[in-house]
Amino acid sequence: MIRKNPKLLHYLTETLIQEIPVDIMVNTYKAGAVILDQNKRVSNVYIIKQGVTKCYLTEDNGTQFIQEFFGEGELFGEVETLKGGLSFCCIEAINPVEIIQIPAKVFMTLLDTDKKFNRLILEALTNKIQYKAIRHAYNQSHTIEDKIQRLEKDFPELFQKLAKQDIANYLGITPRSLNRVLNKTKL
Amino acid sequence: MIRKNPKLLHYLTETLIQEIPVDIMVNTYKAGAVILDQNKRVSNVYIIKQGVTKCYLTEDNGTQFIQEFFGEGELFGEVETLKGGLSFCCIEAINPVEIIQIPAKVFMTLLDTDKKFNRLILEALTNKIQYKAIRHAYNQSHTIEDKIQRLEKDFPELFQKLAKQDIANYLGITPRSLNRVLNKTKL
DNA sequence: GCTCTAAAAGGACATTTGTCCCGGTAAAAC
DNA sequence: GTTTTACCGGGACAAATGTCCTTTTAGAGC
Repeated sequence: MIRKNPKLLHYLTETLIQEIPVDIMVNTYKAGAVILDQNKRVSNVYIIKQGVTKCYLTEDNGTQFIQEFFGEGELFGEVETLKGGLSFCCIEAINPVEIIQIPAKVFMTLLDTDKKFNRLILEALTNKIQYKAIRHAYNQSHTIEDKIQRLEKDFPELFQKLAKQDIANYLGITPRSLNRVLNKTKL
Repeated sequence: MIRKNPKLLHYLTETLIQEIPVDIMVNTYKAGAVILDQNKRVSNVYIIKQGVTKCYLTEDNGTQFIQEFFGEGELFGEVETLKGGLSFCCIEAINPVEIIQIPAKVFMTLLDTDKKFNRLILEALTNKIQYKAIRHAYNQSHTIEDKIQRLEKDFPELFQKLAKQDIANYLGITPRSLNRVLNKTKL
């Protein structure tokens, strides 16, 4: 649900930024701001220092599908930087966020020169692969009711922290269906 | 659909195997063989040299969801090796396959010592992230009909090469629904 | 050629989910 | 205080999908 990566954030703030302060900067965005848009060139890698963003993809038919919510330490822009090519999803602040920004070039150099950094990135990537695999499989083979229950268990403040529309977009359903199932469950 | 990674395969067979022939071996499996099972310890990283496998995940309710079909050059076991922990999906040969097998330890050493190899793996991982993201979003926001048409476009030999049950498991639907939509389309 | 088995096909019905739309509520504007 | 606007919830119906089950087909093995 809200993905985090404290180890990566810790390494960046405690070790890296001390050594190479140049070029690595921290930006802030207010709620609702689009930090990275779909189909744009990407020239930085970003790591969230504080706050929560949503990462979503807009389909040709207009629906938005939320891949994940990103919290502290989560990184994005790394896929585009490594593969080249345009961004394939949009990152938007849900509340005020603080973000560490590393120029693509610096990121690539770090990968080559800093073994610890390299390893942290490898682990971050494999994490994404794993949770994506598990989530997709779960999504395709369980009812909406199951999905909601699971979400609420993992993340009890769900309905306090997130808009219903966002929850629906995360589950890949309409708000109408979400409401219906919620009513059925509460009875 | 059938994922490949010719660059990685090429590097392994043309360059790497020459230099470090020890420990890296090629195995063969016949159709239907389980190469890597779910929830097992993983002590090798595998790269497909020839043939096609399916990579699927079995849910608690018994349904199988196929993540991808893997063709030449595709690797697996790398996520478990990097993260530690048990395998989260099952790899099964669809036709006779030939597979290069690298012991986990050797894989980790290569990542540290061989820059080119490291980069190829980083790219392989980001590829997986990207296609998983796009596929999940597409799956959640399009009808079965759309999904089938798209599949057939990407992979015209679909129904010749794969069992209907596998196609259904890849799409996250039942064979019944698959048939129904196929009939509707053909009329 | 015959038998056995596994895969494929599709009918009938139940359930789930989406679509469309209307009425209520609450905050903002005047 | 009244009007306006936007959001939210939910009713009614339609469409999509799953479930269960029976029949058909196609091969493999003998």
